[in-house]
Amino acid sequence: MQPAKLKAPPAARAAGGVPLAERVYSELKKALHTARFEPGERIREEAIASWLEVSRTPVREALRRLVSDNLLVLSEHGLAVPQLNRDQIFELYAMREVLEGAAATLAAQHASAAEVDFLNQILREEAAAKNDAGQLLAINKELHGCIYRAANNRYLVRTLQSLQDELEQLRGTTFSWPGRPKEALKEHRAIVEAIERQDARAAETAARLHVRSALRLRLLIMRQHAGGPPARARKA
Amino acid sequence: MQPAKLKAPPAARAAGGVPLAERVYSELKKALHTARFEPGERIREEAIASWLEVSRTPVREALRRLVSDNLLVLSEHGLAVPQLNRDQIFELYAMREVLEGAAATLAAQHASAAEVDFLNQILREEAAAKNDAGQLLAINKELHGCIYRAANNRYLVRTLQSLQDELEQLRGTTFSWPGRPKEALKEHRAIVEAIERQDARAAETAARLHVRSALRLRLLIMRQHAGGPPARARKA
DNA sequence: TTGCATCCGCTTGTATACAATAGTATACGA
DNA sequence: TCGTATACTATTGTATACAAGCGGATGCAA
Repeated sequence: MQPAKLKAPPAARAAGGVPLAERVYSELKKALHTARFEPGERIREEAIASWLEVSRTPVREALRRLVSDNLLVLSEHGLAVPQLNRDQIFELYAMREVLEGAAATLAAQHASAAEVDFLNQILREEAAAKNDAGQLLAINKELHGCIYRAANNRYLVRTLQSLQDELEQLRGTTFSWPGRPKEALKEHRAIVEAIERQDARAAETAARLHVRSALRLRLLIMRQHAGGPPARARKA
Repeated sequence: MQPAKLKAPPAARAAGGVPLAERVYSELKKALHTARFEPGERIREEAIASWLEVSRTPVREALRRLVSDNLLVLSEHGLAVPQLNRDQIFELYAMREVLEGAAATLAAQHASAAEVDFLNQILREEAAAKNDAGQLLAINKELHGCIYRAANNRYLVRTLQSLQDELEQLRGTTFSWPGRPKEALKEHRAIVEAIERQDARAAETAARLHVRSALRLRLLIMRQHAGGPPARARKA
């Protein structure tokens, strides 16, 4: 390629301004995390295309992107909705533990006063939400997102967001478990407090514990759902 | 969508068995990390298509994937080759420090005797390679890949690999810097030794130090290349 | 000469047509 | 009845045709 650094050609958009492929991507992501598809279900381009009333082209694009995100998998025959096995869930949470810990550490080092204020504001909202699982879910997302951003590392944010997306495919929210909202609030407070004190070590520990307790509950819920035997021991 | 869990439809492949989009993706990735494109250069679909003698369709697919990987960016007008600024490089290395540390920790906990043997084998090869930058680069990749895999966490592997890919876009290899190969070997040995002793804490520390010294050298090289002023201080 | 309006072309977004492949069903023979 | 071969079908991969938008160029007027 010659270094053809031409001025700046435009980019065509669909009528609404946003490309169809983008819309398809969002729709599919939403459908995926509201469990509109069965785990293991095969995904056919044409089916999606006729569902959303677009051609296969933008659908293909969206599907490929979802594969990149690991929200779809390339199985032996075509695309499919992934079903996370126990090992994957352990690995996912292990990764989250590492990254949430790192985010908390960095946030403790970098967070501005305004960011700390905002975190405390979110905590108050969380306390007010009591046991409304839907609201708590949104608040939780907001809180964690805020910590990620305070860490000032776009790669960290990106990766955590993507882990979150993958985790969201698991059925059932932990917030509807009796006692969990109260426990989570306590853990959140510990993290924010450590960030406020700029105590990086404490922030990391608190964040890691928070992820661990989420995993513990997740496994409990899974055992209930499946009615199977208790989780087998970790390799470590 | 109905749970249409049909048997198993096929998947059409290009003549060679591998889809063109895949080939285009590899070619572009290779071109990108051999600096065939200028940082900031705009990428036009048609240009790539005629270069590789395929239609725009597989090219589009490859380009979108590269955007997902952050190896291309969606600039104001169309796609472009990203130019990492100093902040991004700090963030990239900060992230690597976290993840290499985690990988070393987990490897110290999980690595089998065979894996440790293999790591030592690679170290011997590295020692034998002396100052051959190309060979050292390959061996280095092998060593780190082996540690990642020993950590037994596919998400960790995936993320580290992707960071590596982004880092590879930076011009110049640190191994051609006088004294670096010897230093790197020493650092590698410290990591592997700690993994062998199953000393997770020491492994993490050694891995973090290794990344930090790579960053230090990277900044030095950048300063030389650009002839600019010394790196400005970090926010932290 | 300079400012503005209009037109043209480049590039991307989307739809569709066509090719290729692998599973599946059907038919035929033993 | 069972096995095998052949034709069919479903689905994805690829190419191409068409639409639309923005930048820059061109031309005209002041």
